[in-house]
Amino acid sequence: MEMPGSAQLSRTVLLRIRSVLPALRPSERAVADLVLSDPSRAASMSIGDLAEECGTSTTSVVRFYKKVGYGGYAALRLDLARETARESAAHDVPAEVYEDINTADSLEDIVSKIAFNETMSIADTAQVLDVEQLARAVSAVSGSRKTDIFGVGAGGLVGQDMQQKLHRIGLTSFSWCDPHAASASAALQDADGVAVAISHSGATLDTIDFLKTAKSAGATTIAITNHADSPLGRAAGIVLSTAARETPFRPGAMGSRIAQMMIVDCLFVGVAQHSHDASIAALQKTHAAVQDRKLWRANP
Amino acid sequence: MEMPGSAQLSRTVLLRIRSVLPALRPSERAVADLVLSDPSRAASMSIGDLAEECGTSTTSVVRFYKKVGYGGYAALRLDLARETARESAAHDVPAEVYEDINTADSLEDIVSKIAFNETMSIADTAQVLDVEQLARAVSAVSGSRKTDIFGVGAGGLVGQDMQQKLHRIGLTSFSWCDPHAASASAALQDADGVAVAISHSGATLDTIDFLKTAKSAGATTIAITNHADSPLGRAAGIVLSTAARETPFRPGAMGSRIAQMMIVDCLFVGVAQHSHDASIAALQKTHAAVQDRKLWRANP
DNA sequence: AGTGCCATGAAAAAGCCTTTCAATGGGGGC
DNA sequence: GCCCCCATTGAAAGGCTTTTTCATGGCACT
Repeated sequence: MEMPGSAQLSRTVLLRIRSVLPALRPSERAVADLVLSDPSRAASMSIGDLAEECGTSTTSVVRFYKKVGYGGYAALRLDLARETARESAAHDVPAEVYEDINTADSLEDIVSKIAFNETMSIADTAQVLDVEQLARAVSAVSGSRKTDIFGVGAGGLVGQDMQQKLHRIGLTSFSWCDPHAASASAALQDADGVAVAISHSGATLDTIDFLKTAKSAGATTIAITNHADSPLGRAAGIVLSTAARETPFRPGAMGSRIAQMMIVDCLFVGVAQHSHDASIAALQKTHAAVQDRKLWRANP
Repeated sequence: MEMPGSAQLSRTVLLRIRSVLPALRPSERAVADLVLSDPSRAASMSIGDLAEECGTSTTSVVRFYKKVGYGGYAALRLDLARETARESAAHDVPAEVYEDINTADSLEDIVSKIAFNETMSIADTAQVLDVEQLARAVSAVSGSRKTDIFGVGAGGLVGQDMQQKLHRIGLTSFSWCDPHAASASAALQDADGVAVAISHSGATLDTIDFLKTAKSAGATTIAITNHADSPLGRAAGIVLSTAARETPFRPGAMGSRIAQMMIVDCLFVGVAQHSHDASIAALQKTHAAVQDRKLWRANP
């Protein structure tokens, strides 16, 4: 586990904690819950007090912050303080938007809560996105002979979106709906190919199978997931992490899907830029082909 | 000397330090100078390091913070961290994000530009969205016997997303890819049905045909478009406008797609809330069905 | 039942913060 | 000039916090 200085981390303490939640043991999880529920207070507690309040030992608190990526308790404390100071500084955001959507909400409330949630998912994801990993993903996809993409549910749509985009700049890619077809295509991969697996949880069996099959076949593997520590994340050569804020009322996983799309957009623009001339030419062709189906010309 | 909780103090650490400057002995003064010149760094130093860097002893540092009004070194550290976080939070958004993406951009630039563009598309759309129209759309879809959805390209994916969501709460809906199939289904609509057309430009012929066909058949028609004045917008009974910021380099129409999805999310949550009990039950069933395909349980 | 692994906390070790106390040195009174 | 006093300072001891080590108990798999 890396030991980053708190400078880069400070804005993402809470996000990081959220992202490692699944990898935490129950006693560590208790610590995480308390920290997430009141980061400001947690910052002002000693490691002993924190442990006691969570009904666990200082050892578990240590294990907790190590997993989150900190080398010492002081560093975590400082970042918690910084983060909460920042949040409270942004007091122009109405408090209610943090809450979950409920039956009493008016449509106005719903709109602002959704807008807030999705906005934060994008902002947070941009924050935590590892540019190094993105760069590797960009060059892998750019040089790929064939790119297989697989995700189920909402992830499947994101996959289709990616496939559409890559197709428009002349790259060969496939977005599979059927897990068996996906794995079959993955099995035919080789060192020149890329496999992209999309899963919020990182725990979907079909998606993991797909990625592992592609890996055995020698392909470069990319995972887009909220949980870098998940089975999917661990299996992938390159991990692009989202940082979606999921609310309890989360049908369709709105935040995660938006975050995934945002990552796909970044990846795509990176790839398009990587091979700029060819991409522009291809885009112009596809654009022209679509214009024939239009009544009038929209936009500047 | 009083021992104030850091809550009241936190916003004024630096001011307080300045105000006690005259009362400080030379060695304490050295500490104060260093803290004032770089509070953020001071916050991350241990009392020993701080003393050493000032060419003095830890004792003097203790005397310093006592005079400033702190009961312990940890409290000072936290307030310094909070204070500097607040200051840096203000000037955070780099100006370049407004610009278009170009070949000279680094991946970091691309990520922030995309994040900014998508964030603004959501915020603007939330602003522009006519809640009155949304309310009409919600009740139309809630009471619909069958909902036909059609969009091409990126709009098609948004349509699929909507179909998936409605399906999960037990509503009958269809997302068509093929324009002829879409129009065929639209022709079979009646007054109890709804047709949703998704098009950024509002000028796509196939989409307009689809909506008009549904209208003739008596269905309630909803358009999701960036241009309420477009042929599609004028043809529709209910218009939900997006406010996407399209950049010139706009392959895949990233902003418009995000904005469309955001509208679909609002519409969906509105519909789900409208028939809350039934929706929750349906969602729980679909959620349970999906859990079987997971290795481990992510998140709360 | 036996075996091995994992999660956990107790306790030792290390480190950091706080307090005590003695040394230093400068100034004023004798 | 000499001595005393006191302000200032840091060394070191003491105490508390953090970190590491290691033993225990439970659980799953044989």
